[in-house]
Amino acid sequence: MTDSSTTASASADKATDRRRRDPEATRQAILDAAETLFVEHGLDGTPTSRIARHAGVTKSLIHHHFGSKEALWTEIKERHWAAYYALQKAMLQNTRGSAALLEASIRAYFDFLRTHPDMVRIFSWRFAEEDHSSVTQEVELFQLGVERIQEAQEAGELREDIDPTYVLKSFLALCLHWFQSHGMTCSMFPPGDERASHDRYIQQIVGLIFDGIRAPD
Amino acid sequence: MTDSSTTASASADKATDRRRRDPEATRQAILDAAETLFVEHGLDGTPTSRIARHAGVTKSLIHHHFGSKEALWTEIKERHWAAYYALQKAMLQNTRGSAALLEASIRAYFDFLRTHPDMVRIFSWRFAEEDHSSVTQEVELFQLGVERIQEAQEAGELREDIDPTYVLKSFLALCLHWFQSHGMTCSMFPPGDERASHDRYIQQIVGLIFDGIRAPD
DNA sequence: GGAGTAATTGACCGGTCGGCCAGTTTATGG
DNA sequence: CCATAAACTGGCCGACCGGTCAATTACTCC
Repeated sequence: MTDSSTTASASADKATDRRRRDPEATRQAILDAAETLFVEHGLDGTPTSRIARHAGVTKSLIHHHFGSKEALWTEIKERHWAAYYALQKAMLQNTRGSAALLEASIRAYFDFLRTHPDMVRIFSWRFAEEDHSSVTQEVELFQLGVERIQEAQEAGELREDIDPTYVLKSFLALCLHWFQSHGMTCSMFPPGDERASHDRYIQQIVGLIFDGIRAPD
Repeated sequence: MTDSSTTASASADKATDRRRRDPEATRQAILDAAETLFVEHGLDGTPTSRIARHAGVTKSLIHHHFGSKEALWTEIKERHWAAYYALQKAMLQNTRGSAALLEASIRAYFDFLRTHPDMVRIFSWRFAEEDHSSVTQEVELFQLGVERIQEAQEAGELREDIDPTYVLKSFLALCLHWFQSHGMTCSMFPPGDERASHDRYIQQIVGLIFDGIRAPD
């Protein structure tokens, strides 16, 4: 519907310097085009011919550089995941667990999702397709987080009668779900500045999780 | 990969009494087969020919009874949504808001998802495909829930400095995400009875949300 | 029991799919 | 400067896609 371009689109193909060869630029053009289309229509909903057209490249080049359609999709997913993995790992390792660290870590996750909307869409597709790839690394980060929460519990900063596993999972759910459902349910929230809306949400959620919703007696 | 059947599968086709005609049974067989396949592989990943084979029916019959592939998918989604809508609406209307009602409502949602795993998968696909259908009814239920929470706040049972909108959205996120990610992340949790695992989760989450995770000073 | 309606079939359509391949063009490096 | 490899092209393939259609079969109701 929005495919206005016939041969070369205006935005992100590798039209610059058509004569000279630049395999790396070609790779990037394909990756970018594929990401845009995969994220919007999914693996099965995106023909390679469209990716090629959108990237200003022949369909054969996709197979030349990536082998197959699915390998291309996999590479896109891994690219995003690696970025998040590096960020969170740096934050969690070589640190003592505390309530402050937990809050900072959650805010980092929320902010990462806010600034990487494609990552949110990729998560959505992974859920739908039940894609278990890179689950090993996820478990690793998860257990690192659990350890930090346990340390915070032992330090007396957090209640000890709650399984750290669930605490962590809750925060992940609250962040991810906000963005996953944002397009569908934004009509439920007062209109206004989008950024402010996100800030208000994470602020409320952090307060909610730390202190609960029950009125003090 | 798992398509063992050639013409008539063992489980859910309408093979009983092959001679006689039964349009309603045919409709059901198609709906059931389509649900199984759509939920697993999505709309684009499920050819109508496979649905027909799985239902023990000709491909043409799908178009005869449902018009198109997408109309069939839509009907499946609506069938599930209607069931949930009826349940939740009955619970929320003609009731005064209270902390107990909130907890009961959340547990009802959680239990509905637990007993309707296909519904969870449908949500996943809706997120991925950014399907905004039936969002009107969702908003209606949502606002009904918000009103009940406000009543509970006015009754002094819940903190008044938290936007009811976010409270409700949090609970929905915590329930849905648990099942959405369950297949992928169950390795993070101690093995054992599945049912017990669900019970433990909802118990912890309810406690967490109501009282927070901060240690009492 | 016959007319009319709905269920059902299988053949078929144009179009598109992912992938392949033979051949051409450019870069590289000895 | 030429051989070799890599980047790149266009055309092509068989399979399969969702959907249509005319014809056949079974129900229904008068």
